[in-house]
Amino acid sequence: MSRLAEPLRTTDTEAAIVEAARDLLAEGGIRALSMRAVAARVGVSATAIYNYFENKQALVRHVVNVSFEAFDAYLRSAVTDKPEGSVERLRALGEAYIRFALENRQYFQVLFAFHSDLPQDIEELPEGGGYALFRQAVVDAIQSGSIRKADPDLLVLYLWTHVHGLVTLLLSCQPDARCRHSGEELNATELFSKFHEFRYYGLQPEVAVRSETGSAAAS
Amino acid sequence: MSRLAEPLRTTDTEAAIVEAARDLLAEGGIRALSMRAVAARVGVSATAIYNYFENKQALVRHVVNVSFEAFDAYLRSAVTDKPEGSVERLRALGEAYIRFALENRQYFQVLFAFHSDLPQDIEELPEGGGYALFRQAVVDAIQSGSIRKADPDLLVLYLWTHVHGLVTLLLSCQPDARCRHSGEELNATELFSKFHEFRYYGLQPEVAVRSETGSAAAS
DNA sequence: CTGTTACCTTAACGCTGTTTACTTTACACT
DNA sequence: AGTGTAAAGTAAACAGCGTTAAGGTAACAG
Repeated sequence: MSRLAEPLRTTDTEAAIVEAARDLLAEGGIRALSMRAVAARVGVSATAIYNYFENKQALVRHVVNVSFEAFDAYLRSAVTDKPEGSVERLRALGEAYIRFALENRQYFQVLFAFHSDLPQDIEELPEGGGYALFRQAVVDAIQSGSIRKADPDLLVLYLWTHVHGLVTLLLSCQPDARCRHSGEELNATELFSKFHEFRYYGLQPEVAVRSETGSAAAS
Repeated sequence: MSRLAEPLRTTDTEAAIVEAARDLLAEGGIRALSMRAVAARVGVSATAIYNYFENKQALVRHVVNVSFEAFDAYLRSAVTDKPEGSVERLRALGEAYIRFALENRQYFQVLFAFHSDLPQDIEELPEGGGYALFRQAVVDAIQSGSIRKADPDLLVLYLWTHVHGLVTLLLSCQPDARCRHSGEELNATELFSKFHEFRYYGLQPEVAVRSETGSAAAS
């Protein structure tokens, strides 16, 4: 039953299938991922795939899960050099999120379209995943006094929805993820940067305090 | 050539096609919208559609444009009773955005997946559209001193990406657009409401001024 | 040596978007 | 009134899709 019971496989067709599916997805999006195309790349017939995956949906779901791990790893590696509890760490996370989406847009779009097995409850999200990383950064930032005290999960969701919205809106409206405005042309990362002040000081009208901390606080 | 030259059409098949396509989309999403299914609803053969639309993509694009207008109208009607320049008007816009997405999720998802003919430049967006409405609300809010002075387009994009991210993230991750967290279950609108404080005061650590304005300022 | 199982094949079914060739209907012009 | 043209519809077919069914082959266990 278990795969461990039969550890010797002459040729690992399953891995080849997953790799072919991943490549097709990255190259031409979900429309390019057909059972026959995957099979052709692997060098088998289309029906052979059904020995490893119940159907196309299961194959896609598996590819998405693999890609999610790559996404998480990308985020993790983007903040290793940022001090814990710093606002820079949070900022780096947001920028990495955007960068990953733009560089892997073809299957970034698929990641969330075929989410699959996310738990209902926030608390049950995996330990090493991107959410946990994001959350820990928020918790640290609160503890070090870099940002306001509030429910960490609420804060994560707040920040997450923001970068996610920025990326998805730009990706779906502007194919090149750029936004021309009053002469200058901005991409998602630059927009994210321009939003820092809004995020940190909020939309309230300018009040006295702001100048006191000066530009150093701009996250 | 022009449709005005032949104003008399015995039966308006085109309108029936569009209506059938819209209904199918709302009922079963993009997967339910097939040329044959549309044709069957109208009572013609599938190929008859090609007399009115070049191909399926053109049909979908047209339906999307129609739906966008409905979306704009929905937003417009949501703020008619909110005073210009008020933060409530901005808030109502965000809430309407979320409400429309949740109530029409099947083709809200299609709206941005098949965006079609959005202009490259922000300035060229249509006058009566949702963006213009959003932008005017921001301009008024700035002028009346309700929110900080800043580039209106940047502010609109900032707020827009936020509600858009909230909706798309929840819609794609949680089929019922709810988020369970520490016992309580929140939907998108409630989350949006919980974010008000973050949006208005920002993420900066609590400083002196806040209490001065009191709870009345919470938008 | 036999039975079982993993792994693969081809053929086929019903669906899809789209093209082709063909009718029918209606109106405009001489 | 007769002819030409264009609109609006049809059925048949093609290539592609996901998937199922039936069958074959090779390896391994008893």
